[in-house]
Amino acid sequence: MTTIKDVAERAGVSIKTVSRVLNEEPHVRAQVKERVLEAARELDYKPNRAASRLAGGRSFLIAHLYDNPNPSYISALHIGAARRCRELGYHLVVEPVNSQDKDLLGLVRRLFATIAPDGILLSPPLSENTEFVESVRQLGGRIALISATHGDEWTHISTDERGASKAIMAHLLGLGHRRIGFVRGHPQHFGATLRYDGYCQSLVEAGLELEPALVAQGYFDLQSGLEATRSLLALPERPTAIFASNDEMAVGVLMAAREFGLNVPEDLSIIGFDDTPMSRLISPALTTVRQPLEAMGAAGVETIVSPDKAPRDYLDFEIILRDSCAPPRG
Amino acid sequence: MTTIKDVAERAGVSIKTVSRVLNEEPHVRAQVKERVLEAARELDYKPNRAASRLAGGRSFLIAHLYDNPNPSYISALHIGAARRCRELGYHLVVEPVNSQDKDLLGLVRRLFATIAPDGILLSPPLSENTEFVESVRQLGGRIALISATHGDEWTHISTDERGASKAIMAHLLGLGHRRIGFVRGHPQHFGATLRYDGYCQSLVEAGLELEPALVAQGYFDLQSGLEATRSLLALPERPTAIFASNDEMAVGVLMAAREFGLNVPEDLSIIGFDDTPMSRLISPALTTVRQPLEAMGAAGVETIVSPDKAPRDYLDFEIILRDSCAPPRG
DNA sequence: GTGAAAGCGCTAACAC
DNA sequence: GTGTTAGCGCTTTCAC
Repeated sequence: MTTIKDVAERAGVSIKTVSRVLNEEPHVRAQVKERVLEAARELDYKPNRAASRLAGGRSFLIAHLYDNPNPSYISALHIGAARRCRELGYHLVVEPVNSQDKDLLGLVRRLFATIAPDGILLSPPLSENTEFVESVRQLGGRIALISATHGDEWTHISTDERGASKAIMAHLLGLGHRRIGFVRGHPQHFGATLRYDGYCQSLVEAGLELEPALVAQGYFDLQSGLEATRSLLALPERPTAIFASNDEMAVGVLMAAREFGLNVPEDLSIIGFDDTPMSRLISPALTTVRQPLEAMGAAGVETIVSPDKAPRDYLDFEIILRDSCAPPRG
Repeated sequence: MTTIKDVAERAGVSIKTVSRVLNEEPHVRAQVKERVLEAARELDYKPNRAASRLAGGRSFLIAHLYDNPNPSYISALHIGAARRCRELGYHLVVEPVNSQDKDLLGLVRRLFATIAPDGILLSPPLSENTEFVESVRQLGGRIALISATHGDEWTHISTDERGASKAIMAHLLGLGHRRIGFVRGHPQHFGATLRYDGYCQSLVEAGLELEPALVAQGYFDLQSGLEATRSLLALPERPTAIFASNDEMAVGVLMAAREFGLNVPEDLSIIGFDDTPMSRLISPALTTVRQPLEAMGAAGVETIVSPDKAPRDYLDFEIILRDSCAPPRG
C-alpha cells in the first residue's frame, strides 16, 4: 500500500509538502508541485481518507438524508450527486429516513460523531423543514438544500418552478384552452405552491378570471388526483384541460377522464409535472415538466465541497411535449 | 467530543477493555462489560470510525456498486440495506456506475485505497458478471451478491424466481388458460432465464405442449415487449394470456393488446414480474410477482457484516393478484 | 516556501 | 481477564 511517505520520498520532499500539494494549499513552488504530482501519479497514490479525517482534515464523505416516496426522483439525485462526488474524490453516503421520526436530529448527531461527513445534503420534505434545517446547521458541517424555498444564502438548489408552471400554461393557452383546471400538490410542499402561483399568474396575465371552482386540492398521490378530477369534471361547465401538480396525480386525472367517458387529449388535455418514467409509459404519454435532477444532485455536492463555485441561480427546467394535450373541441 | 479514553476513565478500566467490549471481543468479565457499556451510554459515546479504520479495524462502510435502469428496484434495495446498516452501526455508500465502463475494477481499487469499505454489495447486472465478481473478490474485502445465479458459497441473495414463475403460471392455468404466451427477458439476465424455466416446467407438468411460436424474445424494455407481443398476437391461433418477464414489458403487452382491439383481461390476460410502482398505476392494474427487495438489501448487508448469520436460503416472493387476469373467453 | 514533530482516536500485539 | 505500548497515515502547529 502506497502512502504519503512513499510519494514524499520519490519526489524528494517532506510529507508536509505532499500534503500541501494534494490539498491545493498555497505556498508551494510550481516546480515542486509538479514533481509531487508526478510522483503521486507514478505510484498511483490514493490518500487514505480515514487518516485524513483523523488528522483533522476532511472525511470526503457527503451524506444524503432523505425521505421521499418517489424512487425515480431520489435515484436521479443520487446518480448526479455520486458522479460529482467521484470527480471530486468524495463518496456519497445515503441515509433514508422517516421524516416523522422524532429523533432525526439524533441521527444527524450520530452521523457527525461516527463518520463526520463534510456536508449534509437534504431534499424535500426534509429540506423544507426550516426548524430541522436550522438545527442541523448548528451541529456544524456544511449543508446543501434541494428545495424550492429560498433562504438568504444560496444554499438552495432548485429550478424556477413558478416559471416552469407559467411556461406550460403558455402552451395550454396557446392551444386555445380557456377553462383550465388545476390540481394542487401537497400543502407542505413549497414547490407545489410555486406551481400553483404560476398557474394563477398565467391566467391573470392572459386576462382570464381565476375561478376557484376550477382549483382542487390534491396530495401528490394518484388517488387524490383522481378524486380532485372527479369534482372538476362534475362541474356544469367543465374544464377543457387539467394541470396536475405532479405526474402521479396526472395519472389520476387520466383515470377520472376515462370514468367520464372522455378521450384524452381530444376532450381533455392533461399536464403533469416531474417527468417520472411513468409519464412516458402511460397512454397517451404525458406532457410534463422535467427538472434536471442529476444536475441538482451534482450542484448539491458542489455547494458542500466548494460553496463559492456552487450555482447561484436556478437550474434550467425543460418542458416535455408529448401526447396528452390538444386544442380544445369546437 | 467524547472519546474512548473518557469512557475508560469513567468505567475505571483501560481503553483496550473498552475497545474489547465495544467490538464484542471475548475475554471480558460480564460485570466489567456491563460497567463499560453503562459508562458509554451515560457519556453518549460514539466511536470515531476514521480512527477505528486507521488503527486497522473496520471502516463501518459498505459500498453498493450498481448499474440499473430501474430506480424503484435500486431505491428499495437502498432502503433495506441502509436500515440494516444503521442497526449495525454501518453506513451505506452508493456508487452508481456504467457496467460497460472499462475501468470498473480501477474504481473498486480506488474505493479500497480511499475509504476501505468493509464489503461491497453488487446487484445485477454487475453481480452476474462472474469475471468482474472474481476480480473484486481478489481485491480482498467481503462481497455480497444480489443475484439469481448461484455459487458454491451462499453469498448470493435471491428469491426462487423459477418457483415464482411456476406459482404465477399455476394461477393462469387455474383460470383455465391453455395457450399462454411468454415474453423472455434480457438474455444476459440470469433471473430471466429462471422465469422462462418456470414457464416451461409449468407447461410440461400440466401436460401441455411447449410451443416455440408462443415464446418471443424481449429485452426488459417497453418497446421490446410491445414488438414481441405484436408477433404473438398475429399468430393464427393467438394466446389467451401473455406472461411478460418484467412489468415494463407487460405494459408493452398491454399496448399491443389495445392495438389489436383486445380488452384486458377479457380477451387477453397479462402477467408481469417485479411489482414496480407502475404496475399499480396502469389500468387494468397488473398481476405480478413481488420480490422482497428491502429484505434482500438488508440480507446483503448482513452477509457482509456477519457472514455466518446471513440467510442461506431463498427469500420469499409474493404473488400480487390484481386486475389483469381473467378466465379465457368461451 | 519548506520541513520536523506532535497527535488525531482507535486497534493489535504482547505483556502481565 | 486486563493493561501497556506502539503505531495506522494523515494534517496541524510552529520552526526555519
